[in-house]
Amino acid sequence: MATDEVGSMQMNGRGARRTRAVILETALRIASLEGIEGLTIGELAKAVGMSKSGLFAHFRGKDNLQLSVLQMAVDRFVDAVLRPSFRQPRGEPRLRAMLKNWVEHLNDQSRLPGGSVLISASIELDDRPGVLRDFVQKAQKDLIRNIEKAARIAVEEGHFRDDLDAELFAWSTYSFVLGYHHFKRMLEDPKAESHVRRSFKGILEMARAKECAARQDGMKAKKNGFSKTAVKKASAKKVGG
Amino acid sequence: MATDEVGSMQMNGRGARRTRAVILETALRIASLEGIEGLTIGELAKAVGMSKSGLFAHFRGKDNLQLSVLQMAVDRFVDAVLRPSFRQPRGEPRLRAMLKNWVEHLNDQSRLPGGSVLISASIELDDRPGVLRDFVQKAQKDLIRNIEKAARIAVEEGHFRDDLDAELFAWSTYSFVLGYHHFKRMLEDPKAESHVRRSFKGILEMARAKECAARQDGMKAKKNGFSKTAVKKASAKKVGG
DNA sequence: TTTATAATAGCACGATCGTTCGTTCTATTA
DNA sequence: TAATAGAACGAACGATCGTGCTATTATAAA
Repeated sequence: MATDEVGSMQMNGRGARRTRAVILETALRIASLEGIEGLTIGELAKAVGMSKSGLFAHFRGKDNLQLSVLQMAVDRFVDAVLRPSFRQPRGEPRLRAMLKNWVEHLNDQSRLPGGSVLISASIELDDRPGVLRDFVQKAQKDLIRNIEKAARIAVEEGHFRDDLDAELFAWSTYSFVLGYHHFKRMLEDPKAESHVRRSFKGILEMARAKECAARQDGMKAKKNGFSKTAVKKASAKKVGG
Repeated sequence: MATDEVGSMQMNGRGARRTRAVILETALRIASLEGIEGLTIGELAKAVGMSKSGLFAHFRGKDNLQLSVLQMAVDRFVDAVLRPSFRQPRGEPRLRAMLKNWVEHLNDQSRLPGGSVLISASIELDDRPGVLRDFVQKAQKDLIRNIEKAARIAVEEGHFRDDLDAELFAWSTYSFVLGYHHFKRMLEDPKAESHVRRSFKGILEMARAKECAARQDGMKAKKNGFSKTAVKKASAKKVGG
């Protein structure tokens, strides 16, 4: 496949770090397509243009390679989704930014041609105890706690109702993300993005409402995200907008 | 490592079908744990107590074995979730039965020790074109269309509001199922089942409401599934009620 | 009891897996 | 210029993968 990414040129000193970065970059792309367990040293070496053994020397074993790839996936996620959102005002704006960045991150075909490595790793590893599973589990728990915290801040700020169950809010949010990933990739549903945006809109309204989502917003009930007539508007409007 | 499921006893004629059934039973269990791609003929043969080649002869190739396993998973799902629900009255009761059966089916550890084969297969196969992917995709689309149809019937029967977007309803439902699967298995969240039941309750109320879910039901807003104070009641009440 | 057939076992194949080893090449340092 | 350390290579290891071929066994039909 794509040979000569490193080529035959020799590297030394700081060049080793560069090589490692190139390897991980390619590894992340392959893991996105084949899964973290489907990532193979031979295939990776071929894709990166070096020998198996030369590549292997950069990591002390396959576990280490996989762990490095997962760590890179987490870093990418934090950089693309979480960090930018923390530059937004506390509360609902920050939460909306997170959701917006999240969808856009999942849409980034150039970096994740085969979908999120962390989501697929979750399913591959959920029955395989070990370092990898622990890592992914911790990463996901941290993420969910981030959503929860953002929701709680939105309550503090008065954006959300004060009896909001932040845990359930985070749970629903993450479920919708999984749904988006699944409907888009496996089911190839062209409406997937519209659906996830409308779902986000729905739980945001629900969280905002003191009594009734539709009324609080001055909207009619049929616009609360579950009606057919709201489709046109919803698909045009961005979640984070 | 459970040897001697077939043992050394020889089988004949109709016994062959029986052997095939035993093989598939074991294969389904392994595929639940290791994934449909992680299912290996050698491991399966050992688990079932026969030789690789002897087992192999029952299927003309690994594709065929995998396909048979997936077909069995679909049949099981239909038997456990869909078929019983069609014995319920049209509309919302039938829909509630589907959701209830679905959760209970996912909880069936004896049959699915490693979670749903179809869900994990979705992620394994979403980038691997071929017969297997086509099969899983079709199975899932059929299922989702079943939910949609049940929702539309509930509209016809007057249980749900007439402007309900059945597609989005089915989308949300399936997303919550994925969320449940994920939170329960990977994140080991003890509240996963409570969350999925409350989420189902929420979208059912949303779908039922003509104007505002909380009002229509004569309930206060803080009981619409997103408030902390509703937790105790919700966890005690079953989805299918 | 003999015969035909279906079911299983035994064995070996080519490929690929992760991993190890010794070697070569290069750049830096003494 | 000589010595050293780092990076990559090629070859090979034992295992296991899916898959054929052939022989053996057990059952069903004669």
